[in-house]
Amino acid sequence: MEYNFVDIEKRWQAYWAKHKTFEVKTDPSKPKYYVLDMFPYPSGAGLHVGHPLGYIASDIYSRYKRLKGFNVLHPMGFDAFGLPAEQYAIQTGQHPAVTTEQNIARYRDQMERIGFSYDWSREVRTCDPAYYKWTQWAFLEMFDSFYCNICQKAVPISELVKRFARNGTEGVNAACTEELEFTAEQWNSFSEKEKAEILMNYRIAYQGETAVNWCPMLGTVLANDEVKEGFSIRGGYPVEQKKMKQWQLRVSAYAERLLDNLETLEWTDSLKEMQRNWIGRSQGAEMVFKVSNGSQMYDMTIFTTRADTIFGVTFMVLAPESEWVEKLTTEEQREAVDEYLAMAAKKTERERMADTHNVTGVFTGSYAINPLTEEKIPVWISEYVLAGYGTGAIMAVPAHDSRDYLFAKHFNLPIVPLIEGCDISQESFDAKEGTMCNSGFLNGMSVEEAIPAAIDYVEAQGIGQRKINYRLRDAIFSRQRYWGEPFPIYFKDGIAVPMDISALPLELPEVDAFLPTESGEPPLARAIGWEIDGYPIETSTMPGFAGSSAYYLRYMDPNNSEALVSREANEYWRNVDLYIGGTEHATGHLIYSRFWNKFLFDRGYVCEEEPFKKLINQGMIQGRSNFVYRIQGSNTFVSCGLKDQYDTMEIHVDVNIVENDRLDIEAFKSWMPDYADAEFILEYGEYICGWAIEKMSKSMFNVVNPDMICEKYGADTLRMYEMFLGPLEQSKPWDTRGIDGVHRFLRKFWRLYHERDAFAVSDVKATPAELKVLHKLIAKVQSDIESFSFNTSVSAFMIAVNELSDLKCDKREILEPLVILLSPFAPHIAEEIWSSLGHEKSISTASYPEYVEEYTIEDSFEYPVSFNGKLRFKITLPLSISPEEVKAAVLADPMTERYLQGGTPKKIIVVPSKIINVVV
RNA sequence: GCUCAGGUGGUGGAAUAGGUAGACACGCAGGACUUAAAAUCCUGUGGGCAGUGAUGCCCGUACGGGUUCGAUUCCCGUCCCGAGCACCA
Repeated sequence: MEYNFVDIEKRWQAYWAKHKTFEVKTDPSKPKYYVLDMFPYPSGAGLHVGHPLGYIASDIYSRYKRLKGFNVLHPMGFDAFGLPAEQYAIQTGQHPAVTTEQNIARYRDQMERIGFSYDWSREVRTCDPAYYKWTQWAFLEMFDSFYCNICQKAVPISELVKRFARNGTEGVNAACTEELEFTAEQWNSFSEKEKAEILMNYRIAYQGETAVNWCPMLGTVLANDEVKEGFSIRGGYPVEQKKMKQWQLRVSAYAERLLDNLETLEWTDSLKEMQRNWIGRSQGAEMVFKVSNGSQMYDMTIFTTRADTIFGVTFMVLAPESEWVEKLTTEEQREAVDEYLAMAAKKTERERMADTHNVTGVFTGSYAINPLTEEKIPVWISEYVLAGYGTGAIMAVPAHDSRDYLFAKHFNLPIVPLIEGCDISQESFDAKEGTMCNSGFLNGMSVEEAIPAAIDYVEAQGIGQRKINYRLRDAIFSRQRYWGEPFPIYFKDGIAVPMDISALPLELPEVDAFLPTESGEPPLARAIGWEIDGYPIETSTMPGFAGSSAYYLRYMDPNNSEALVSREANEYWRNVDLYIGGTEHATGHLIYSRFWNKFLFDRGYVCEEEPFKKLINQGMIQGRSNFVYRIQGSNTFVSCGLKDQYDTMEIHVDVNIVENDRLDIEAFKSWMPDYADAEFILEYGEYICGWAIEKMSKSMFNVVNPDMICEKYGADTLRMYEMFLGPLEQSKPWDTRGIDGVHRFLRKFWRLYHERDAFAVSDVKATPAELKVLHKLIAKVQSDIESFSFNTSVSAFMIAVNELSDLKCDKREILEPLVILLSPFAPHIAEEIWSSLGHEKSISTASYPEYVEEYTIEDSFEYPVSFNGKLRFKITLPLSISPEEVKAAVLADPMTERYLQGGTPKKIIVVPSKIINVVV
């Protein structure tokens, strides 16, 4: 009986679907385990072999955990809102819901062919109103909350209103956009609109004016993680800075917790490091400088991490967007400043970054007083100071900050060195080391001592205080697009009013086109009747990360119409034990999701503060491209080995018409009309193609489709080969050539259970040699799976099956546990054999075989004996023998006598079960 | 510039609380079976030197040092590739 994988795989996939084999329920009698994949955005191109890598790994782990007796939640869904479907809709007029639906169907079909053990009854789609109802609900909850810095959590805003009515801002310490101060009396006399504006300053989901990344080509704003080097990640269009009123989430309020709780997570160090950098904690002090424009005095606050360098402050610098610019520009300097600001505003983010070496700036005309030296120092404006970080103003210490140094050199400002013996003739001395000088009471201290001493002094003088600053900014939450969640907010006399929660979901309306309106309003402004009680509804929609921030919770209780997740389901499944996905979400989804979850935790809706306990980043699978070489100006192609003899052009060729780098010439001719009458210069009668490792993409003709692999080799082969390719977390190229080895292994495995045409196993007792093979494998595979080293366990299976073949093993006692071991990797063939072995139920209900150590213990060991580090001979000794006895045995061996030539060894080193080293 | 990860045969990769480097697989070469092909099986396969031969010796884990009886593994320096961040005061 041949290994007919096509038939076997189809049959078992149908069986799992029919018997709902992988549906799970909350079951307090069993321990739970939650394995989650990052759900995909269903693009029009379908899956290529790189996509399922992580899904295969998580599936192996899920199936393994089931065999180990866990109640495993392993769901899948679709991140279905997003730009590509909308861009396609703009071009074709096709509704994004339609294309999204088609793409999902294709994805689902492709995934089912690989035999994943998902509980499809729990599938979620972010674009489904029944799902996005809860995205909108969470937004309203955030709108209805503020972050209390004293209790370090989100609290209903009604609490804040009570405080204001009783004591005003007295004693309130809350995360806010702008520090406000008013009395209870004032609060009570404010109008409704004034109160609404004040509360907006505190809400966790709030609307506020801010500099945003505006992408004119996409017609929308983007979050920081959606922009790279001044271009949009989706589409690669230029992005510029623009001040706009936008919905935002006060993620910055959670900076400290997001940072501190990283310690509790089992994520890779590099991923944690990325999040740490993104959050960007820096410890320093805020200091107040007196500034004057000649007619009026102000207190200006700046942030610094180098309070110790205050005696070297020779000027101040403001960001061009700083509100101080207006106050401090004098009449004489007005024109120069306006010119500079206009120039700065015109630049895109990209240009600003490219201009790093060009020092630009302008003098405001105002002066500040250095609070320690009492010196009068000029206040400048420059692009190198960022409005969004710290206070948008800095004290410049040119001797010890390279940017200040360049600025001072360019504009001829004084530079005062503060470290003994430092050389600042060519560049600044930025290192935090050395002994202070020119610094009054700090003289003689090391920098390390001087920093806290300076801050202590400043605090004592009442001109500053310790402060921790974060780089993490609030998330811009509006997109001027159609295909996203609508905001459940309408505007009544200019006041943002939340919709009633019972009225959710607010469904996406139909529009006549998916483009912005003539006046530049988002597409939703086209919708007729987009209003509540005659008041207009918000027209922007939520960004992609909205729907993916809490999806893991919805899987726990996907059909609940009363709550995002019931308390019962949440307390059983709690959070994700193992999350597998790409590293590209390090500073986007994985930050937002943590923030979103912490918010829900604070408000008591979920029982765990962190959503993803353990996280593994699978590597990318790259493509292996093939090339042909056309002789310039002809239609003749020369084989790779001979290409240097001609003037050739390298052309990508479809990898599907190349096998083992040999071109299928007939297929090539019919591949494209241009090549129909191509001529070839062959080597050894064949056309050999060149190759390179590149990203897998259509334009390089190196895309390998998993469906094709399933057809030709089977899903089990695909699954095992993807694991065999190399370590899960590493990027590696796909090369279809190697797949034969895995396929051969599965056929060999099949033959272990079949003799001639029939299934055949014997009930004879297993021999010690056979038991040893099995139990070594149990130990190896188990420890490999636990450490996600799937590639080495595939090798271990190959070795074991080879050994059992050599032993002609046909014993049920060995073969039954063996098929259980293999089932997480190759579930279809395992089910088939399992049922042939006479089992009624799916192999997923079996128990993982117990490892028995006694079967694998060796009774003797072959020690290599080396003299002065050189290996000379081997000596076989029993295992249970003391080091002294080993030494005696070595000395007694005639070979030792030969090497020592009558002398005595200086020492003999015995490393248990490793090697014996004799030093002569 | 800063941070992180990595560099092992023709290829993908094994092996690190320091202990026989190259498991396993691909590819390649040769062989068996076959009318032939496919499939299957067997043998060889890091480099160099010596020998008719079994075999023996030397060199080898990016490069240069160090620690050690012994280093792919630990330490210092250099080079290269990848990823992330980047005027963050």
